[in-house]
Amino acid sequence: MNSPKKILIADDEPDILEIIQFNLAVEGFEVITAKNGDEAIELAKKHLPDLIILDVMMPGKTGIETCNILRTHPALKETLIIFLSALSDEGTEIRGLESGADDYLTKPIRPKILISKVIALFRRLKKENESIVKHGDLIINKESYLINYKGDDIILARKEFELLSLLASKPGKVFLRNEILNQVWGTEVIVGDRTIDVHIRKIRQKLNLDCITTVKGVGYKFEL
Amino acid sequence: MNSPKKILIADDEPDILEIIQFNLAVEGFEVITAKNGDEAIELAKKHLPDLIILDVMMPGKTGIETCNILRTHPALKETLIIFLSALSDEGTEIRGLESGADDYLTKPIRPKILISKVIALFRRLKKENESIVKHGDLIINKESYLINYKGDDIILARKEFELLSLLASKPGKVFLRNEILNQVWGTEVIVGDRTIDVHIRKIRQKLNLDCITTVKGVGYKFEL
DNA sequence: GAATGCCTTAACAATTTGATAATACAGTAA
DNA sequence: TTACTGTATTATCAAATTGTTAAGGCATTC
Repeated sequence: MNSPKKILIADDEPDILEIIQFNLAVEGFEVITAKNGDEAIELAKKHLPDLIILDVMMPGKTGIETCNILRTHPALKETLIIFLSALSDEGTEIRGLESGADDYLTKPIRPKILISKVIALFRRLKKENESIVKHGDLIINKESYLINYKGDDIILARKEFELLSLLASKPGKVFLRNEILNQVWGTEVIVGDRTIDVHIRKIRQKLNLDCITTVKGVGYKFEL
Repeated sequence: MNSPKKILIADDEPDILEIIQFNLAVEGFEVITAKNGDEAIELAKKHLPDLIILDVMMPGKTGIETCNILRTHPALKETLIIFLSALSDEGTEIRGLESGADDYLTKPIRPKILISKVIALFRRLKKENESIVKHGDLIINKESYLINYKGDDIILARKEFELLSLLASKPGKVFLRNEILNQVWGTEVIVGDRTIDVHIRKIRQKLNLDCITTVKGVGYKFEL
């Protein structure tokens, strides 16, 4: 995973907030909490979470109103939203889903089920995000085969791209020349050691960025 | 909407089957029913529904077992699946979601909620199947098989159209030649590599617009 | 049945990419 | 310093990939 998923929870009941926060935190999520709709909107704009969990019944703005406002912000248009409600009132649930929520849970909250749903929702989105890797100003997009550094697109040839992708997939790790050959060139083809050097050089040249370090007698590693 | 969505329902209780069928049919869905898991699998393979609703507790194969089998078929990998269960047993629900379901409803079924959930799920997928796609001055209408660029209609042959539609369905994504062959030509037919090039060339020629980029050794992508 | 248009393929040209060798350079140990 | 080891750089050639054109088969339409 690239970075931990951010989840924003809004509920006016501190107990519930805490229970959910704890359970999600245990699973490795980064959790942000809000006590009401307005605070949720503010924090959502600030942190741009991956998922927002909204209690329907809150003082001030209801969860549904909050949801509608959140959806008006471009950056939050695609954000996942789950409603929580003590009501098993059909009308509310339907209005919730119609206002663009992705799921709806009724209280009492069963933590394991909540987590399952959260994971299930993220799974749907996973494929899209796993193809993009960011390191500082450097963005590697495996889907479009593009490197972007500080806003500029850089075009690498296939082997160059695959080599950089490999190194960047584990920043700090030193890849032995053998590992590189196996991963990038495959076990079938046999090429000389100089070939790697040449490709490394081309990457350094094109990126014009000191991000590949030579570890003499061992291999190469990607850093910062 | 392009064509009515097909929904397959599997439940051993005729009453429930009928209630759900009626309610979904009223909403304009095309409904197929199955009395057990085996029948569901058979009908799913035959009709390739957009959504499958599975009762968890059925004689013979359970809904979860059925789901697992369904997921092994390539054409059903991405199909939406909802579980129904009388149990409010956490373990079952979690296993259901883990086996790749998209939602889980507990009986008694409240038809309006079921419909809301169904519509909510389809909404998530809608964009992908949208029949009219716009990118700048370029409009692709899958329904009428028409391309319009800056107000002028452009006529593409079927393969050309399908190829362009595919590429434009995910701007920026590089489609591998294999992907293109599978999506446009299908897995049955085998055609040479030049065939793709020739169609790409014709599209570029007819559109007279630099929107398809070659990524050598990888594939093609649509951009701006 | 003729005409038309679409799809595919073959053949060749153009281009890009990849691999190698030769040479220069850097670091280290004797 | 010298010898040695390993890497960087460059130019060059070979190989792989794609672009282009033309031609034939096939299906559809008139």
